Amino acid sequence: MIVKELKNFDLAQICRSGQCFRMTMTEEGDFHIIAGARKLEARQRGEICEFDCDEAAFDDFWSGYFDLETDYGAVLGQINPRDAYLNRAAAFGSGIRILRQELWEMLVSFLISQQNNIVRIRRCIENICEVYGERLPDGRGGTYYAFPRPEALAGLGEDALMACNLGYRSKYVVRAARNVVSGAFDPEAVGGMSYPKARQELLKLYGVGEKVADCICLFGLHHLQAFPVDTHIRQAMEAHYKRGFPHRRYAKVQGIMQQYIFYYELCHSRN
DNA sequence: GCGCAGGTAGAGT
DNA sequence: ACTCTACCTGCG
Repeated sequence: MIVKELKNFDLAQICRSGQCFRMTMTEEGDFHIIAGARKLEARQRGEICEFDCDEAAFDDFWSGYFDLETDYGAVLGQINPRDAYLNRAAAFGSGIRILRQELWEMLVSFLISQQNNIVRIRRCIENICEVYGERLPDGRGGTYYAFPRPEALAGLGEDALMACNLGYRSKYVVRAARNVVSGAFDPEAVGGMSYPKARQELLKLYGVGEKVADCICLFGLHHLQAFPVDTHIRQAMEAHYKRGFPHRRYAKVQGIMQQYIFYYELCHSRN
């Protein structure tokens, strides 16, 4: 087990921010995170965080996954003191991190996310994992399912994933898998591209529009310049940034600001 | 019963 | 270039 004291890091906020659909919180306050084929359990009291893994796994993977090497304090300090709304949002979600998730997994996840609610997105993803993902032991007698590899989905009929409740998004996911397997979309190559180039490649995919492309760039490629505009963000922009969001001021970290705003709009009114 | 949920493709002006 | 609409599904 690894114990760390972490600033600007809050597992509950990360969990609720809806960037990882395979992160859950138990009633006892334990977090379960599945990333690709890896699983981690973690918990947090104040700034003290416990991660149930060895040092090698933490240093090699989870530390980067949680974006611990990025200084979020510096990002928060960059916020315009005169922007009361953004300060409120950032204070509310100051423990959010932009997770470094896998491109393929984000591609599928955000294809499924469109015109869908978070509860059902999670269920859809668990469904495809249980049917098409590898079943793995969790090391303590239980099992979990890895995220399906493209090869497991590429041979399916376009409507096959309707059985996993994806609805009309089934064909988007199957076609994406085929494009990866055929090499028409190469995650490795796209991973090496600039934000505009990667975005352009993503937009070629059936079912990927601007919003989904930006979510994939932000969560799957860690392009912090990506600023996904969905219904919540659009509403916030109309209410608080009638003259446009100050992208120039937050150049290269707009995506983090987007998450503060998104999380604030999604969660602050609850409770 | 009906509108909506982290939108997008395709058809129509 | 823009606007309009259909689209799976389940929850309030």
